[in-house]
Amino acid sequence: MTSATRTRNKRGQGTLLREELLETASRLLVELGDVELLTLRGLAAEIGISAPSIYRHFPDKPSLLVAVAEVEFAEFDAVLVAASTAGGDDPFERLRAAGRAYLQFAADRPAHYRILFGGVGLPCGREPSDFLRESGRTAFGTLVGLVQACLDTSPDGATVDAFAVATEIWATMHGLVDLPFGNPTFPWPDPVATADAWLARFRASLHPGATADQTAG
Amino acid sequence: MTSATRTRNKRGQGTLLREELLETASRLLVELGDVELLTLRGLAAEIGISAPSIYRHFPDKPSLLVAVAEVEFAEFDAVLVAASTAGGDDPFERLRAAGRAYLQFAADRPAHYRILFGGVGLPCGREPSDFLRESGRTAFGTLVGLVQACLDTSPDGATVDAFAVATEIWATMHGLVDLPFGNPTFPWPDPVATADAWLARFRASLHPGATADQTAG
DNA sequence: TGTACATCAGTGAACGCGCGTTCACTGATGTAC
DNA sequence: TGTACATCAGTGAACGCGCGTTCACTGATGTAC
Repeated sequence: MTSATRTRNKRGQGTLLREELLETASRLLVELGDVELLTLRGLAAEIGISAPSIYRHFPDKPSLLVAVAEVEFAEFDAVLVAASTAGGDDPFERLRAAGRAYLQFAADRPAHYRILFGGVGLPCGREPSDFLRESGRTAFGTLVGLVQACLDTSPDGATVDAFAVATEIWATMHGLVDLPFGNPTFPWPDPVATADAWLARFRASLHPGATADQTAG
Repeated sequence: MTSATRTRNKRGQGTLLREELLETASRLLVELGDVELLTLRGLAAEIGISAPSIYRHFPDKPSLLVAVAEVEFAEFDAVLVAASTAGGDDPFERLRAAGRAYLQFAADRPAHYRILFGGVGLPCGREPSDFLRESGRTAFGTLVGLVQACLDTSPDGATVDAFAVATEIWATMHGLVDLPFGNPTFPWPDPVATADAWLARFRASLHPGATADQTAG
């Protein structure tokens, strides 16, 4: 957070500062752990410029956060895809791997997580940008696809709506991530164990006969 | 929010204003819908006193919010108990009723909900008061009890930890409530339907033979 | 029965703060002629 | 090849705001003697 010295960019290279702003803001969010702690003055000092310089590249603070969120959303989706792919061939294992990646992302970058899913710091706390909305849909679409693959392993799956199940998963994951924020003194169990318990029940609902590999309890 | 006229309390009746502050703050939170919108100035104007008068009864703003939260937590637990009791004799129906009450409470009083479970506005965003912590445990204990009753309906239930299941329920409920806040443009399904889908799977996991009254999908 | 006094509920004015943001500006760099 | 000019990246100082909070105070009310 101490001010660095910095040489001005050449003419035509003005957008370099924009990149630097986005990267530094993203890094500071990780370090600070909370969106509220990121100030334009602090961001400027970290880079070694004056605060008003930011306004050459972003009209206001929420716009900058939206830009950060766009990048982060894309990365979030990439993390999910990578994890599920690394999860192997079994759809349930892939879904489990994606769930763990979700929890890991939130644990590693709480401030980012809260911008993406908590709407913190975004304009008016209401409408995100079109791109941002689209990015969110992409990541959620990834989740729906993983769920659908699970449903396809069973004839019973045809009667279940993958969208509805994905929503339920999202809600559960989000609750596991967000509740400890506001209730730090509660004796939280490992969220991975809770996620596994959910998954075991989901699997059993599609394959009643199979010996339950219950991780629950 | 317009200032009312108010006659000063008699000597020895000083705590009357304290009561009035708590009640008015609670009401304003419902009307405003967001903790951020409640200011000490606004609260004082609503009652018809000056802002500094608040400091005769609370050392600072977070303390006032904690006091509000204590009252609300007790009421939250009461709502849960009342709903589950009204749910009848079947443990699953009681749990379902409590779940609906949870969602209803959050929908009716979003600002209160976010203070209780989101930790919004509370001191340092970290440690709540002992009483507050205890109140939360009481409500959660109610939930654990409801879950345990469900587990007791099946021999399989003995191998499942009610605390873990209650945590999972809490997380899911919280996610259903909190996610739409930050993602208002997402086509959210009815949270009650999602809760029912979860419950159906939970029930099926304990009573595999019974004809699944699946509300899922 | 009066009177000085302590106590109590509540006030008016102002402080201070941290922040996002605005404004008029500077100095280097490329370009037209 | 020089020179006037437009453009561009970035700045220093200050505004304004809304808020929580502090301070010295006022005026009514009960109490001791």
